[in-house]
Amino acid sequence: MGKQMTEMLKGTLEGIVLALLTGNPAYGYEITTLLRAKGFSDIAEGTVYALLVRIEQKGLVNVEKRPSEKGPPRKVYSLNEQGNKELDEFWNTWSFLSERLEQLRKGGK
Amino acid sequence: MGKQMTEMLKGTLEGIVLALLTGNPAYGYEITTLLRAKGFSDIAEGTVYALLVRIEQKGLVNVEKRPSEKGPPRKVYSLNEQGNKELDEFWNTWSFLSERLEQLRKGGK
DNA sequence: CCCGGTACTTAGCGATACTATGTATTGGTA
DNA sequence: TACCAATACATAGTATCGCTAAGTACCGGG
Repeated sequence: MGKQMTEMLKGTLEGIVLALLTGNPAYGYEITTLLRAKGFSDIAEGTVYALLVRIEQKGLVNVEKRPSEKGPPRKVYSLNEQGNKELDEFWNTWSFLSERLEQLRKGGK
Repeated sequence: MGKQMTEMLKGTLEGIVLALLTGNPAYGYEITTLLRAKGFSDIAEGTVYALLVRIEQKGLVNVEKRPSEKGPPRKVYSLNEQGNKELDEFWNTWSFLSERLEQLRKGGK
């Protein structure tokens, strides 16, 4: 991943993960592979796990432990009401930024 | 500015400033007020100046000192070739991220 | 003579993604 | 049996970046 992308992911990666979780409970390893499949090919595993710890501590998700057939038990995260609210705010912030940038790209001085 | 916006600006603010400078040399104070006029109402002055120091040290801009009628001399920044290259990469990175996020927003699981 | 506007600088802080490494479990295979 | 890859999670340390806060410097008007 380029350094630019690393910096640009700050703030957005959390939103991306929250968006992935809407109506789609998932566990860490799963989320990591999902992100990679979606083109974020170099997201570090550790980054995802740390992020999950954060959003859990912020109370944005509910966690459930489930046994796995192929390894240690999974921690399945599902978005709760507060998480949905945070996601809404995320999209608002994103829209704002996105609109300004598109204007800039079109040379909107 | 919300905390989300603060995080989301990381990486993009530099691109925004580079974009503002294309064909439009400007000095720090001017850039700050420009940003505020464009909706980034709470960008801290210190943030802009620190960013300008950074892009100068990275060699993305040329600097020229010009006297001002109303205060200390201005440092006028203009994009050089390397700055243009960086800006191009910025738009690439931005496009990538933007596209993935729009897909996510539309429920593109 | 001070105060507001102009203009720039910088030390310290908080948040976030990355690096690197480690632990634990299961199944396949040499 | 011994080993290894894949699965699954955890975390200490680092770098970067925007923000806070405070300061310096110059000018004109009330």
